[in-house]
Amino acid sequence: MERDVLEEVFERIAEARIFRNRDILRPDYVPETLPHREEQIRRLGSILAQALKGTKPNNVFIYGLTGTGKTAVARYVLKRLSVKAGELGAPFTYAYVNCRQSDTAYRVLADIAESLGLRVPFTGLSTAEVYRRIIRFLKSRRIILTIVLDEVDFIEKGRGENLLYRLTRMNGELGGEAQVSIIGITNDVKFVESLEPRVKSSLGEEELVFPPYNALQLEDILRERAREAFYPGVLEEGVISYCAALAAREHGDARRALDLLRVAGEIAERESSEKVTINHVKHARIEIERDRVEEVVRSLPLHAKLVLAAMLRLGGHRTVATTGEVYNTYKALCRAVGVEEVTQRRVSDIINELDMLGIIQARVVSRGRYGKTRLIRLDASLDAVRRALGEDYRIAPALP
DNA sequence: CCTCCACCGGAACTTACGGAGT
DNA sequence: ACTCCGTAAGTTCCGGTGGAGG
Repeated sequence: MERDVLEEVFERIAEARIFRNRDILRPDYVPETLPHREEQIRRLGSILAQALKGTKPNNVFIYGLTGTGKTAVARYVLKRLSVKAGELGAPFTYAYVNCRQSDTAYRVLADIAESLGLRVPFTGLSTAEVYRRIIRFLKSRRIILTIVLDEVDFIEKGRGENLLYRLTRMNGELGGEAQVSIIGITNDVKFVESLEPRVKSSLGEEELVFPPYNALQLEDILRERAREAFYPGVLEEGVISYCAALAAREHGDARRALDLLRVAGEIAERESSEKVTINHVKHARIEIERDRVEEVVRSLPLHAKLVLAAMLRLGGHRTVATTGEVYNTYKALCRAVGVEEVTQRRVSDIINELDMLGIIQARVVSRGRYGKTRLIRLDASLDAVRRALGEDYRIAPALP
């Protein structure tokens, strides 16, 4: 009699002695200590501490590349501050908004309302109505509110600026009955320059810069977390410095380093290995990228998938195609699967979107007599893209 | 130096849809 | 029931534009 497969898996994972607490390595975990960010913590803390005295803290602008601890520091300081405010009976709250997820004025306001405990539907109300409700709530409670706008540069252009402007002068409308301060976080330095002067000066009353971590600092961070996350002795010699080195190569991204370490641990656990090895980290790197690509491609709208399928049909990795070529094969593909094609203008936007997602690379070039176009190349793993596309029954039959 | 290709990319507008308030 | 709202995807219209070839 064959042994029960599932039983085997259960036992293997349950017996694995790798992770003591895996969640500590997750990107949204806010640790007790943030090594190498003491100065930023002190500065942000001293700015926001005004709230304890009942006055509005200055607005703050935070910049630094991804994974340099901006969000973690902001969250950490605000968490500690609200505890302290609670002890002192100061009327302080904060709202955290991720503008990548909530990239319209409506959703930003909805998130703020949500953090205040107001229930708002995710559609149906007008933006102005949500704004009004927030104002009314703040007035009734005489609160000092700090709004964190993480990844502000993702707010829609144009109308978004309007939102920022309104938020910065919310205090006028509150008439001193409540006060609002804003923390803007971004990794795009150019964004700040592109802001209207009045918004820029108001938002940037204080500025905080987060430099990238170097490899040694990343090691400190990893070591600190690994101590809690793993059982003692499961990390093979050099694993941490290897993760740190890989992440340091990518502009010192701590999130990346933590991801590598976590996934390496998960792989080790699956293999019921007793140790996490450098080899596991190497596999982790591949797996992370593959998962990312598959996830992104899977959740793409139909025509974006068809454009990708056209790229596959045009050839593998090294082939470059122009917008025109891609559009033509895309059209042929549409006919083959019986879908109405969209305009070239739309496909042009789709190409940009795919580029932004890092699935393809597209750069505009001018070829003189032969016009101006974009040269497009598949950037992600061909396998991963193919597999994810294959899951869509509508286009699977037309895949090469 | 000018032309003119093969597109780029901004802006305003549609359509279809799910949902709220009254 | 009726009107208003936001979002996502797409369309229509159209003014650019870098540089090879004349």
